[in-house]
Amino acid sequence: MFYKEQDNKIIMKDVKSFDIAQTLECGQCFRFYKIDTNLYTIVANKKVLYVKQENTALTLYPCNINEFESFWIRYFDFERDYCEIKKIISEGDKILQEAINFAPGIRILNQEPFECLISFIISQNNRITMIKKIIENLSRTFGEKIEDEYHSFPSPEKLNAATIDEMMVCKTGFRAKYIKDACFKITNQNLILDNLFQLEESAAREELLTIHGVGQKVADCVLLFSLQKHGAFPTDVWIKRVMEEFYFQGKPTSVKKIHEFALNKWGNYSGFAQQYLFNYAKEKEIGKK
DNA sequence: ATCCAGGATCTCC
DNA sequence: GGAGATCATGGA
Repeated sequence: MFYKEQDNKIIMKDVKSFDIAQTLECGQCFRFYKIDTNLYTIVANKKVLYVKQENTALTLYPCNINEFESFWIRYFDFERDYCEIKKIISEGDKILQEAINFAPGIRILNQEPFECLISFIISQNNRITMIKKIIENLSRTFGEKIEDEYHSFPSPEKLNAATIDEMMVCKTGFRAKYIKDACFKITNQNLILDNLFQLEESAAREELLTIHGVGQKVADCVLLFSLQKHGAFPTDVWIKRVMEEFYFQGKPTSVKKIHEFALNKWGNYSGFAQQYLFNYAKEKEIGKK
């Protein structure tokens, strides 16, 4: 991988194991907009970033070298060797090999913890298109205007000050009270999401589970997609289906058993395996009735 | 119209 | 400690 700054753009060459479309559209994040084939905008870090991809070349703009090195390089997980990870988790596993070949350009993003937490609270019993709409509504209502029609994700304080009814207008539904509790604990009860980064995975999970409306699946998404706890294995309906179909002879299996199996098989790389499998299962509708 | 969605909680046994 | 109903909302 090579990069340089030119005219307030970051030019990257020879970027391995990365596809902007696959990475954004695999269900791990929600604040992106498809402008054209292989041209996307992303809202994060209170900024709008354009990402254009041509094979292994990327152009990120507007962006200077400082913004790139202090935020985006970590956001996209550019410094991690995914060739090595894919090799490790798929060795002797035809299923995972196929899932990886289906979308080899997926990387696990390092999103901002608060936005990630609220996003996956919203995700429960919901569809991805609807999740995106609700997050957009919250950002337009409680975030700050950045440029054009782009808005930043609201701060915990701003969202905490909102009433349940104001959140319901954004179509949060029954999840409004869950969002409220998360914001309250963060704003008033010294729950500091950034501190979870230093904790062990299990300790960080325990903290997240204290929030009313955060269960194991949502907690695991936050751990994996924003806190670099790669042993987390978020198990939703799709992962349950694909795991039962391919690793449990099509038999109904408890989430507990699935977690044990994943941890034993993939250890601290479980989260990566999970994302390739999730994307594969959803796109191919594995096990759907 | 009925079912379901990157689930969590509450109730009941 | 596990099964079942319930929760808003809208698209299929």
